[in-house]
Amino acid sequence: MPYDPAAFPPFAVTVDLVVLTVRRHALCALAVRRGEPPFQGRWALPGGFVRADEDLTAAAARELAEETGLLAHDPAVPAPPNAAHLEQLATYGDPKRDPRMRVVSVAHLALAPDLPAPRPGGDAHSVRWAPVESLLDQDGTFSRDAEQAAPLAFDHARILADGVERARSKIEYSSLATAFCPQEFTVGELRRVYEAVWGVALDPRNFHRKVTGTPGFLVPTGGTTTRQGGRPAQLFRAGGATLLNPPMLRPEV
Amino acid sequence: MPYDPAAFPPFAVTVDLVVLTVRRHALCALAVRRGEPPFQGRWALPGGFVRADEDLTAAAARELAEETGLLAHDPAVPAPPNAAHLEQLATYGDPKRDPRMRVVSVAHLALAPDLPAPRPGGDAHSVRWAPVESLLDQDGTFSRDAEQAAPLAFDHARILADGVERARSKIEYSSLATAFCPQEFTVGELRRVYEAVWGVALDPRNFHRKVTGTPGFLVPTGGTTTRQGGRPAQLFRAGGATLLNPPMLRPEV
DNA sequence: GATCATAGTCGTCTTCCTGACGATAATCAG
DNA sequence: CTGATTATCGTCAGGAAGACGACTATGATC
Repeated sequence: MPYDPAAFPPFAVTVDLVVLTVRRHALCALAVRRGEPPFQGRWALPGGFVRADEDLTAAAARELAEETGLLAHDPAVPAPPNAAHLEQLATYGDPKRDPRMRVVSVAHLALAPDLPAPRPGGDAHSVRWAPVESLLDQDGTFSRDAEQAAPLAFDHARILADGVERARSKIEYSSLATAFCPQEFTVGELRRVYEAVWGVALDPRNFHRKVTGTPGFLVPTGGTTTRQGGRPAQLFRAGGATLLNPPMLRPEV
Repeated sequence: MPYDPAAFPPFAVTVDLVVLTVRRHALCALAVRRGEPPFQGRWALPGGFVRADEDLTAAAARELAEETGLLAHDPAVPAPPNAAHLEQLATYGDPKRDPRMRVVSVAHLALAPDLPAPRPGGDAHSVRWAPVESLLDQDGTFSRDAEQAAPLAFDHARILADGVERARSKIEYSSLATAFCPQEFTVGELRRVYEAVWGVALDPRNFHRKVTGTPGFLVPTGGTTTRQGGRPAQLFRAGGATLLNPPMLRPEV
């Protein structure tokens, strides 16, 4: 297939981020308010152009740091305090997805522990954590928030839905749920992550048996905490294992 | 983050295809020989530029049809005779991956039944099915074929490896293995697909129990065949189910 | 300080699924 | 007819998960 290498159609390439965290028992995503057309005033996923000499992953990590102060986490090294899991999600390139020009967006998925507050790269009104149901809900059924009723800009609702689905399925067969937890956490805290991401209630006893019985998933630190109330709970760190075999079973609805 | 919409760096966007099939008990991928620099004479994955007003999936389907005559299969409708499964794999955008210019490649994965022969869009010397081990093998250990010893062009070895890994894991928890089979197939033929993709031997009795006992996986057509020799085997079509629950377990190692 | 609510942790029992493997059935090649 | 080959059914033991009872160790409240 002969071609003229100089005759390719030019595209803009962006990265968009689905940044998920668990706050107050709810799965939340980072959203930014658009300050300019198109979709001015609407909420969108954070993102931006890939620079001329920048790798896709590097661009996603840069955007993540700019929006949240989080560092992308290289799975090979022990997690630094402010680390988030970052992975490529999918690429969206419908010719009409951006009315201005032809834009191909390489979406990335980031999973972060609960942060004190979104560190505003700009003003605090333009960045927020929002429960994913309210962002995906087109009718405002879940949202009393008038300015939230509008759907996300561009095709970001679809991207967010894909990211949430990826996270939901990936915590089944990997230890990725620990990415939502602080460095040290209890079995109960990890269980509340699963419950929030899946939107189900899990039996605390069976969950405890499962996670403590899976080799390499959790390593005890020796400490205990009562920050959740009740009897003191053991503290754990994420073990080296990344794949859960057999997987954690998601209850069928 | 204000920006000038006209000031984005221009990228070339391509689609590359990992087309897999099972031939003679081996997992094979479609490879094309490059006719021009860079990597002239080396084998590469089929692919090409995305057109100015073309969706990514449409571009992948077009390339697939050009190289193989296969149609991309919409899972919503019953499979036409010449259908292949097509899905997005991942996107590769290292700034140095193409020495000529900045190219972002959206790789797709296609799974096809065994075809009579690669329909040459060009001459037969430039397209072929090759066992994935020989394509991924950098040292020529598996390949006596001198012209095969060179690794794949660009980062295509990495892309192929990712595609193979996706296929290997996806047939665990989905009914996708049927995409490697003709419209009607026997349990034994399906088992040989699993064995070829995973590179393991499976117990025929347990496999038979598993696949026939999973609702929606297989529907009997009523016919039988002896094309594999031995006792006549029932013919099946792929059922509507896409997710296997519980999954097919891949033997460790 | 006793009581209670709250969370964590350990056990038991039943059910289901899998892996290992014996046995039988139906074809084809000689 | 005999043996090779593939398909299919059955049995049994071991492991994992769901359901749930019981007990433990805190802080909060009276």
